[in-house]
Amino acid sequence: MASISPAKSDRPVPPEGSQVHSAPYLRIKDYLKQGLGHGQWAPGALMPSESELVSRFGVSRMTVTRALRELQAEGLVTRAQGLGTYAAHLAQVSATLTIRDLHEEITARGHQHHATVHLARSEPADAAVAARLGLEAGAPVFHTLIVHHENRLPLQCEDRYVNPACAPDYLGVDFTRTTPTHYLLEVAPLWEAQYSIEAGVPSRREARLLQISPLDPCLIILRRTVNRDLPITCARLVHPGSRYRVEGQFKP
Amino acid sequence: MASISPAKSDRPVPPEGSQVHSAPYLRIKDYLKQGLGHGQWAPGALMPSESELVSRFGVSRMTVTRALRELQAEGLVTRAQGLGTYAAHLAQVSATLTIRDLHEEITARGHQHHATVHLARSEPADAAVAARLGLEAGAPVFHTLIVHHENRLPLQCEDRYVNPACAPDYLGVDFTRTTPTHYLLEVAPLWEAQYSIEAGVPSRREARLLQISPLDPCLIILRRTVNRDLPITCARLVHPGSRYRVEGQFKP
DNA sequence: GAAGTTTACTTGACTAGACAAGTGGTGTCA
DNA sequence: TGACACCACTTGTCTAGTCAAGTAAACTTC
Repeated sequence: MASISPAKSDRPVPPEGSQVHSAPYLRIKDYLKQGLGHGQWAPGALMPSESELVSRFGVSRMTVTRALRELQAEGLVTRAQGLGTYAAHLAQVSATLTIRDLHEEITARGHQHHATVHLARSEPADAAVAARLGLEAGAPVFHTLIVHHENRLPLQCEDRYVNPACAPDYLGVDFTRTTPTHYLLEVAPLWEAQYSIEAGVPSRREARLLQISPLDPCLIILRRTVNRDLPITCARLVHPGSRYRVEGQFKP
Repeated sequence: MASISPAKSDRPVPPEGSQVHSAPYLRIKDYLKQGLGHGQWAPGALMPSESELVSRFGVSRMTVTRALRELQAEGLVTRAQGLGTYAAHLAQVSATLTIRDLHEEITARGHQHHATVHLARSEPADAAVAARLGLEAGAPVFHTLIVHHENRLPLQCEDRYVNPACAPDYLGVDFTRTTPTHYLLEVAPLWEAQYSIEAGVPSRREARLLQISPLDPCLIILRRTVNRDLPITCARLVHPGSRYRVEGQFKP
């Protein structure tokens, strides 16, 4: 009762034989994850309460809370005040795919990236572009058309419109050195993006720039980026189907 | 110094005029998020230390720590022991795309889903399939070929191989009622998946089942699912490019 | 000047409590 | 029987401290 330093009396003694070195909150997470993996708690089943885990692991409640909160953030459990912690229905978990900046992706493979700029100008927005950028038809927008190469082979045709209000100096950037994505991230740091990935055929100009036939299937990514309700840019990224794929992994 | 109830003395007094109702850790997160959005801290810049935030918001350090840890989990900041908290380089942030279970996706649109089973049998694995499932060539594997329809229009051709050790009753499932994904989630609850999305043309059989031309571009998803180092299933999902797209959004 | 030591500051992890609020069962009273 | 109060249990959030470990700059010593 008189001890001022509460943590020192029993900490140096390793409790039992498993995972002595890792932090207690990680041991608790591992324990629960293993139980979920082995089917100890079926989806929807009630899992141990915080106080049960406190007494089982001999830690304070904050430590147990942290482990459970992280499992909740990872989507493995759901929690409800007054009820308890339940094993999540994993069927509702949606898988995630990662899309990286193309320049990084190519250099990470140890290959050489270079870009050719085929268009970089200000032009009046037509109706479709104006609607997607939240401008009026005829208002000036920046328009770039850039082809990205990996080891001299065309890999992506990037047709992009940019809202001048968000990046007034956009046309002054040397896009053979910086990708538009990278520059826009510096100018407008925090954004949301909507993606759509589909298969289709390239336009005639895109086919010519990518050195493929107009009948070759292409992976087409449409991306629209918004910064606090202000649209920044919309882009159409066309990749030859034979040379590019999007890869990712999902880890619950 | 003599107070036993430390939290009660000043809590009921709302501190200042903004967001009085929300929890302190959320107010701190909002403050930092807004600063990041407004460019107050450029990518890589040093952000306020925990003790600075403690004195600025008048809360305890655990509260500040929680806010910062969640921002770190969201990828908005990076933290280093001994150094401090830094605004993240968002160029390194990878966007995430969600892929949902097809049955859910269709019914969520209010449309009707039905599936036709064209193949469901056990067969000896050829070399390629055996390698992907971690089996020996010639070992028996389950093979299903299912076409999923949205409002009677073929939307996906699902060619799937399943490791019998993981789901011995797989062939007994009625796949006109349950999707393989949904069933496998119940049998093997915790897994990792690797995805690859590409554009290509269908095989002749796939074109016939999807009622499209063999030259029509298709969105092809290859998926391999692993449960604790034990491969469960690998699937090839072929979608007509004109009828299907993968959508998602990225929100930092 | 080079090498080691000290010190200040940072994050990482934890403790032992506290109060609030939501849920569901039990007991009481009209 | 029905309405209501009460209680046990759960998660949600917070406090005020602790020790540990990593970094970098200042300081001391040779």
